[in-house]
Amino acid sequence: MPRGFYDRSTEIVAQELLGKALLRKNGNHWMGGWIVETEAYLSSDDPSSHSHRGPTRSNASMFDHAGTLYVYPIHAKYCLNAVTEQKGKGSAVLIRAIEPVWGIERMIARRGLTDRRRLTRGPAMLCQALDVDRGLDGADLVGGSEITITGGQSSPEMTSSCRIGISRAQDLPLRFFIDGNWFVSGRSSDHRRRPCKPIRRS
DNA sequence: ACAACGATACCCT
DNA sequence: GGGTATCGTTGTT
Repeated sequence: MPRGFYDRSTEIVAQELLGKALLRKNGNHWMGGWIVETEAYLSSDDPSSHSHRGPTRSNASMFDHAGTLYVYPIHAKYCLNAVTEQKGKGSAVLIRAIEPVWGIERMIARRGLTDRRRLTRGPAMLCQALDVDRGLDGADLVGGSEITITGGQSSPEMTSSCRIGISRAQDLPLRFFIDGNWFVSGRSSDHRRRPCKPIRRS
């Protein structure tokens, strides 16, 4: 996708990434699949965003220009984001799940399991399957030679819910996924629109 | 130098 | 629905 695709409202980018192809170079071939689940992390008023306390050494790429890849470590694993909006804003879209399509055998080998549903069904699982770690942090997704996102399926049926695994700003409906897709993470009860938890008062 | 904390995933009931 | 392994980052001595 061109730079301008990412240089827009983070919530719009998160929704429009659904159905696009996430591709990772593997030798002379590409592996990857359709993006089926995303979450928006905003530049302001979003205490669960890594950018909330301003730039640091580790989140620097989140403040780079739109279309930059932001890879961060968590619980000895990695997750990947596409940076959105203008340089310096600190907003991004977390890609939480893809539907595996290309290079499935290679992904099976990297994950060490054969169940296709479990190959890339979660942000850390898809990073392991696609051989993404901090070495790719800061890469450019626009015309990227190692990892990129291209056009794909047209207007999939999308729905939203609250985000997964966070302790703050749980009321914001910033998770987007393709309705009914088998490769969306979480429980099936989360695969439906439902009210988000209210912010807990202290 | 050290302790606490996750945008997780796996295993259990 | 809950407990926890595991480790980079950050904030605190």
